[in-house]
Amino acid sequence: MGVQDPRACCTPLTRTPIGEGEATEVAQVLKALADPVRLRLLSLIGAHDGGEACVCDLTVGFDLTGPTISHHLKVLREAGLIQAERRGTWIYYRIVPAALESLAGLFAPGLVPAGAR
Amino acid sequence: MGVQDPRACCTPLTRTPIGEGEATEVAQVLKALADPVRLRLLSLIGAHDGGEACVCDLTVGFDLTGPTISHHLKVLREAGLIQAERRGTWIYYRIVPAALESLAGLFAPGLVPAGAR
DNA sequence: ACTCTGCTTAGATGTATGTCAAATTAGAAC
DNA sequence: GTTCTAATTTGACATACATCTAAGCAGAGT
Repeated sequence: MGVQDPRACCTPLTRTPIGEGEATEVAQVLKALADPVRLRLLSLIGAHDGGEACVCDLTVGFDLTGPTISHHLKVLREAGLIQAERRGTWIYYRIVPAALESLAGLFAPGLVPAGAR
Repeated sequence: MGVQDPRACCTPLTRTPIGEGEATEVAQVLKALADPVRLRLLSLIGAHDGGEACVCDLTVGFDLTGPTISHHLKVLREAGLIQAERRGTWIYYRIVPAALESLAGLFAPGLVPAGAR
């Protein structure tokens, strides 16, 4: 056989797949989203008037302690999905729209090739 | 205070947030995606000619053993993101386009309210 | 200054997950 | 049937993660 031995099973690449670095970055954001509680929190924040909610709005409706909710909010915040702002006694959270939009754009044209759609 | 005591901090809901059941389902799919190796595998499969790739196409390029790749493929398969088909000696994987499309549709109109965009 | 409330941080614990080596199944070719 | 290769399954292990209790921090009001 020659130098380049194309195995019978293998098909050639038609596009360049996602890089290792980008995959790690995207996975980090997705990992922040991949939890039922955090999905509900994100949805709850977005469902509130003005697109923002205080923590007391978010703790009710969950069978979880305050610290656990706080932990999940921190994960979402560090992933860049939400922002926190203190106003007097209460802290308000709001969604970062750009973060979700970039995720949406990732699946439609990003991963699936035109041929497979 | 009266029967319904709207706390000063809280804002009303303008939309119904995601349900507990749906959140659990979506989180399961996202959890399958939230791994750098699995993201790269999915992208690699989609990048191959015809939108499918055999396992030997997928094991090269990773510093991982065969069983580990096999494990990740199983996770993706059980999440409904890819399909496997045996043809002779080799097993070919292909993306399930509908699964990714439903994810894309989840972020754009699903979570972020119109007011916050 | 003291206290009360809202929220976060720190530490501990049980469970889930990514990885590998070894064993197993499945088909092809002889 | 035997052997060889392709791919998965099993079992073990180390790390990561979700959750709780207890403690700490920050503003508001007295």
